[in-house]
Amino acid sequence: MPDFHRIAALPQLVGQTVAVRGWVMTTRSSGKIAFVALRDGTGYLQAVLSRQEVPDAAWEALGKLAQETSLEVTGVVRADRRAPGGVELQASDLTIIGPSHDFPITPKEHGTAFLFEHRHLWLRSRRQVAIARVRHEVVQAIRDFFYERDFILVDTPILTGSIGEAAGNLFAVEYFDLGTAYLAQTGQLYVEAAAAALGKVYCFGPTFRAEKSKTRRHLTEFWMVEPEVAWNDSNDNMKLQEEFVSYVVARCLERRRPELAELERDMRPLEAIRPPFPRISYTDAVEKLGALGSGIEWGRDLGGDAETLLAKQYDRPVLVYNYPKQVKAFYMKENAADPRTVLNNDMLAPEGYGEIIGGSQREDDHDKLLARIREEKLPEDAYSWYLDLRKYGTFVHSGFGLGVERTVAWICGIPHIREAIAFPRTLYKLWP
RNA sequence: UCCCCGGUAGCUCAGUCGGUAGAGCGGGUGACUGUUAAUCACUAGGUCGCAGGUUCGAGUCCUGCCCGGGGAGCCA
Repeated sequence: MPDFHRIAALPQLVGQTVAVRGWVMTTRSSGKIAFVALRDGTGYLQAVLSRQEVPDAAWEALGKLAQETSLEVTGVVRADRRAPGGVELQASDLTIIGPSHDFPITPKEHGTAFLFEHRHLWLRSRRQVAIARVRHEVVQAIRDFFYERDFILVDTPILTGSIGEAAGNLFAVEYFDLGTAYLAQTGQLYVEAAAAALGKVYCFGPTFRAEKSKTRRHLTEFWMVEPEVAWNDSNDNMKLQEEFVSYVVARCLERRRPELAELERDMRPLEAIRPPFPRISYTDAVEKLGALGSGIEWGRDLGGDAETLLAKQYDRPVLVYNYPKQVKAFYMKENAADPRTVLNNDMLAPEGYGEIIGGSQREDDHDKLLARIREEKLPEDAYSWYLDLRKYGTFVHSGFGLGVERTVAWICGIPHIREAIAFPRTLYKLWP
């Protein structure tokens, strides 16, 4: 029995007899010679069967190889210029493990609605495999970045009683005798508490928004990483963001070039992603957008079109800082130099991918924070623990949240955020 | 919640002026010893989203509904 190997290992095994297990992508036959294209998750391989060199049973099995049949092929690894990938398997035997019939996703075009109805099977396609691998790299790079900088991971609750930013748009669930609980839309308030314990912390997990958003940039369930740093002001915060995003992009370029190539991602724009990133204040951005012909009046949040237009002016992500207080969350620190604004920033990805980061310095003055909670008519009791952080040794601190799927979509150059997660949850998608 | 677009074979779509339902791919059968989404021949496959209306006659025109997509708002 030859040893079983993954396809990715075969270039190092030229001349050896090996067994490979995988799934059929396509078959081609010319009567007495046949080609089976298969995949195993690590790579793609062409097996070559010659009528006179395989047992009758293997040749008969060939006729039953529909798309996505699982099988084991044994044979000699051979370098051949004609083979996709440089090596192929000259088969000596072939065994069907699990038959397959009428696989719904054929090697032709499909619409996105159909593909998402078959998401559990669509994951097997080359493109989706490449995206999954890039996402994995992004997630690993995020963890490594913070580990290398001595951040401590703090897992924040998904079920919460108090609410995050604004009321509404939360998923509610029954919680025993304690009434209604909500699925977290941010871990930020909790990492603020943890920052006073551990200094540099982050949380990384799923987050939930019950917004009825139907756009290519929105999911109801998505992954977000939220660092929070004691003694960082807003400028420190922006510096951390540009180093962080540059690190993640560089890692993908370093380790996932084959996947990005598979996705036909133009990697040149990604090569330009290194600190420092351009910075522009909200007020200057409004002026600039006016000059560019997009009439945004001061005091209103930047819309999607305005964000895209602004981001197009730069070859790397742009940091837009100090937004008007009234369009931002209650916990953001008032800007002493211009109290109409707060010390926050968004990061807009290039190439029209929009906001990938939202961050701010937090209001550390107890009375000002309480006043803002009252202004927003938030339930004061629910925030008493949050106010405690300002009562017992308040401290300057800042943090941000980065949306994983938006970041993956940008790095992969894919048009739709829904392809950036294995099983997307949207307004109309709870299945599969 | 609002605006725009769509729904015809398993999939992607065409269907003219209202006049017998079409193509490619996929499936099936067969041919072929180096294919790269192989090629070639033959073949099966339809509740035209649902309901009603106009008409001699509706995939096509009208009304209502259902489902989906994109965008706005909101955000990562």
